[in-house]
Amino acid sequence: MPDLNFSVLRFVPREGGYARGQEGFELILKTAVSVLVEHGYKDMTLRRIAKECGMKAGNISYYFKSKDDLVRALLQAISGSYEAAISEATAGAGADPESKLTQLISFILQDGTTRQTSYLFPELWSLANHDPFAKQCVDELYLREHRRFDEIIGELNPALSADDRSILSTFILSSIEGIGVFAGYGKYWQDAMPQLQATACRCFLEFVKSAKPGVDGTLSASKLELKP
Amino acid sequence: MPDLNFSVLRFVPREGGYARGQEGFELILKTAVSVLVEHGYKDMTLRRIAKECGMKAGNISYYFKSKDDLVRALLQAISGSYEAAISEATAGAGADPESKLTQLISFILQDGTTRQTSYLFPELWSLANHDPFAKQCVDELYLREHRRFDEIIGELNPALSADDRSILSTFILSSIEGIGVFAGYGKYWQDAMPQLQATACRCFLEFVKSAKPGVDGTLSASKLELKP
DNA sequence: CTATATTTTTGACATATGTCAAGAATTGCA
DNA sequence: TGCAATTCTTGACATATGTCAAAAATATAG
Repeated sequence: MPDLNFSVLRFVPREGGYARGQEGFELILKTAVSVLVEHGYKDMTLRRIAKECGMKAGNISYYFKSKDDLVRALLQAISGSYEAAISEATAGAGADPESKLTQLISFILQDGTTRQTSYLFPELWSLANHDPFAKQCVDELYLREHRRFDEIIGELNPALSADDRSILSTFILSSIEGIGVFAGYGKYWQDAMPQLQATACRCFLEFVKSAKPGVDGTLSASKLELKP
Repeated sequence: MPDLNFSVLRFVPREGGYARGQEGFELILKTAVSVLVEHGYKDMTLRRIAKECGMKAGNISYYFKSKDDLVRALLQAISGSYEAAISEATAGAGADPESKLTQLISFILQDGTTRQTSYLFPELWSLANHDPFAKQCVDELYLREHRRFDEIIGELNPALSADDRSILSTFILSSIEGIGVFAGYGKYWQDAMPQLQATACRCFLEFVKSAKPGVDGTLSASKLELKP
């Protein structure tokens, strides 16, 4: 009984087969995400997924030749779904770059308040630390978000160099994602999310607008005295 | 062969027993952290820990009556070690609240560049999502850091209300932790950490100093138009 | 409807895991 | 040194896991 609240998973198309085959294929992946979210990767066993699918474990081996294969398809589907979500989130934004930035920040933070995202990403980060393919999927996912920030920051402050823009994008994106860890679904500071959202929008918008070209070099030079 | 680079784990004292018993006890916990970091919780099995300890699996059952027990002791030891680290990091700071803030931020970010911390925390976050005891340990760990930020921000901007201070502390702390996810050990933006560190110090220091009392209420009121 | 292609179950396999009891080995005190 | 308390190994157990082959069930084209 998977109940995913982010946009439907994006599946790599299945070659040949009956309609029922495609259903089973997608059901397995959707259920696998659900199990991953609800119980963590440690307890994401083939038998558990199969039981929640209403099928037997052996049938999963028919669709995926190994568990590793299933996990790969899973990661690709997740990455693809967030790609679609980010596109949608930034598509309807007006010409105003300020509202584009606040809209993107707000979208990511709102998404972080869902159980789905809040529980899923620590699993992805953990997987990425021990599996190169998972790392690649996560990196690509964040690179796409990074690119969106980069574009918007370029509009907001055209005087900045590409390097400065990139640092700012990384800074803002990672900060925003960190907020989800502390104020996401079920987290200790969950109730503060609305204020955090507003604070983040104000703080980062101001910072981007007031950033001066050469900031990057300046900061690099001053890094030595800042280290403990 | 555990090689932990944060301050030595803090163990709950062992009642009675020989010196060798204390050694074995600590060795198991240190090795368990090492396995957790290197292979993830999924592969942190008693036999693996035992092998790396140079002992047999059965012996772990002598020290810990169940794996759950071992994990609890582990989480407490980790939480305690970071408590000590944070105390040390902020102890030697001069009277200047500005350098206190940059020093604290820099310490946390520097710590995030270690394999230890960078690989450990996603495991802790994942555990916390599925185990109340783990959640409690992680919450306490971050509450202590939050308290340090709160104190420093109070010195930097005494006009702020307790609520405003708390929101700012949560905002900065979570942002900083997020940077570790993106630019920590082995991460995609690892090379940008020095610039991110400088950027974070500048951005947050300015933001705290320029924050006006009542910020909290203002932000709360404006949150509606910011939501997507 | 029939025949073929596809999906699913069944049942087993090798291996891995947490746990435990009994006995051997070690430690440290008298 | 002797002896009791402690530590450690051995070997087993029940259960769980990923995988697979063969048979059964289902779907679809002709």
